[in-house]
Amino acid sequence: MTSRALDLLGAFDAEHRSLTLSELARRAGLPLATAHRLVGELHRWGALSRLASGEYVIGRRLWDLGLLAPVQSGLRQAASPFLHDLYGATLATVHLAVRDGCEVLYVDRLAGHVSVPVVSAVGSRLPLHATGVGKVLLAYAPEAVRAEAFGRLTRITPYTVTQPARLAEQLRRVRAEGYATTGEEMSLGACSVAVPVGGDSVVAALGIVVPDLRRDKARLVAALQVAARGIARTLASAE
Amino acid sequence: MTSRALDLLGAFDAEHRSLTLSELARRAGLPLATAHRLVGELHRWGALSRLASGEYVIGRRLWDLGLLAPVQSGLRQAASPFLHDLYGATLATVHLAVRDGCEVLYVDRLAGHVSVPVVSAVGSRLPLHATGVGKVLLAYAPEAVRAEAFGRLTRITPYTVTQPARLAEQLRRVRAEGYATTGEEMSLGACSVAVPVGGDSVVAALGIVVPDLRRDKARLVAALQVAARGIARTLASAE
DNA sequence: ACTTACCTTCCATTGAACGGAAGGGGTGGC
DNA sequence: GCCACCCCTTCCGTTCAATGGAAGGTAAGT
Repeated sequence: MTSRALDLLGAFDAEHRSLTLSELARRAGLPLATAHRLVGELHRWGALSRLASGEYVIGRRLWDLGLLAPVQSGLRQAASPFLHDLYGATLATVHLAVRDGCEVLYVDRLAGHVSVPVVSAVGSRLPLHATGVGKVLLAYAPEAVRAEAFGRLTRITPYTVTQPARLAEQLRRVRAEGYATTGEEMSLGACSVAVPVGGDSVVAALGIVVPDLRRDKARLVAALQVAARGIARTLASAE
Repeated sequence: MTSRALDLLGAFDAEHRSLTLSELARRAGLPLATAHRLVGELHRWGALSRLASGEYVIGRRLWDLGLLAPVQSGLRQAASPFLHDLYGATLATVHLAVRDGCEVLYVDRLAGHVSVPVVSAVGSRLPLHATGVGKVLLAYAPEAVRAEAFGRLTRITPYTVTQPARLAEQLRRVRAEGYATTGEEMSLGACSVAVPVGGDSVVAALGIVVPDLRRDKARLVAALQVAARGIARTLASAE
């Protein structure tokens, strides 16, 4: 059964980037001998590679393949130069994200030498209601998604918005004003602003994280919108 | 056989990012019915996703997995801010690459709005002898690799170095001077400079591509070396 | 209406995956 | 030094699930 091999790959996640054979077998629920053979095949093919310690990690070949996924090819390439502009203009951590079901998926991220404590990493997923890019994506998401997201407004910090009515009001303002903000709703000491990318249909969200927003929100929003428009234009002309 | 499924995944490459079922079957050398079932399994798991047109592409889940690969986690994160500094200082296309067997594997890339025509993309592979980062990696590679690489010095442009003796001499200079250069050896109109990252053992190469090198090579090399040292230091302190 | 090309489903055959068991290596406890 | 523990690797007879040829369905092109 092919799916056995996939289960083995599925045993890896952000907290378990390297696993021994027995851990793999346990996590995938496979007998050791079976895991051994399958892992061997995956290794031979290049899907897994083996550290000096004997532990297995995701291999180069899967990394390559992942880069061919559409999430990345079009959007990331188009966005890349604008993310730099944005970083240059704001010196804040810059995020490019898309919606994947009921979560924010961070597609690209650009951080300077020192940055506000930020939990996101490229490829990581966070709830939609507690981040700037998340609120943007939620504001423009289909009704079904919004309904589901409202069903699980988990509290992350004391400032996380967990009341449906209040979140709904915020989303209305996002649509009206064209940007979303958060204040320490995902992690303490971090505020964020985000704008949608794409006109009629929102394909992504662009956001920055800063320690404080009161000072020059207007300037940041303006910079974000310039970049977002640039990305949208590049995407449209590439199509 | 699990490897059948892997062959199907292997059918995707930079030129074939989306494939129909029959193309997949053909490229993987499998009977259509077999390919159909396997593709179905891969799709259900999330390794493949299906476009509106019916064609298959690499799915999000593989993209996620790829990001867990070690190439990326340590090196890219450590390098990211320095790549950025480097771009700011030179306004050239910046490359971070590692050696994968007998090829250069581009791990990160940072380009401005306009850039010299460059063939590389993140995740792409190029021969070691025709690029700046490649020459650096080759210069510090084990003897066995060098031998193999010398066996296939394919000509890419009229300026590509294809004589083993001449390349050997160049590599000697790379080791002596600490940087490598190319002049239109990979694509016309593009020159490059690159330096090694890491002290005793070279873990990566850092390079930039510019239209012309005669003007301020010294300044570029200096900027590269500052960045490379920064990356190495970050890597070491993270370990 | 005919041709072509692609996708999907079915099902009897068969050979390749399966996993229990046994062997080897390394580490730590006493 | 010896034993206990854990992890990795190899072997091999059984069996059951993958296989792929064939046939049916759909869509587009002439």
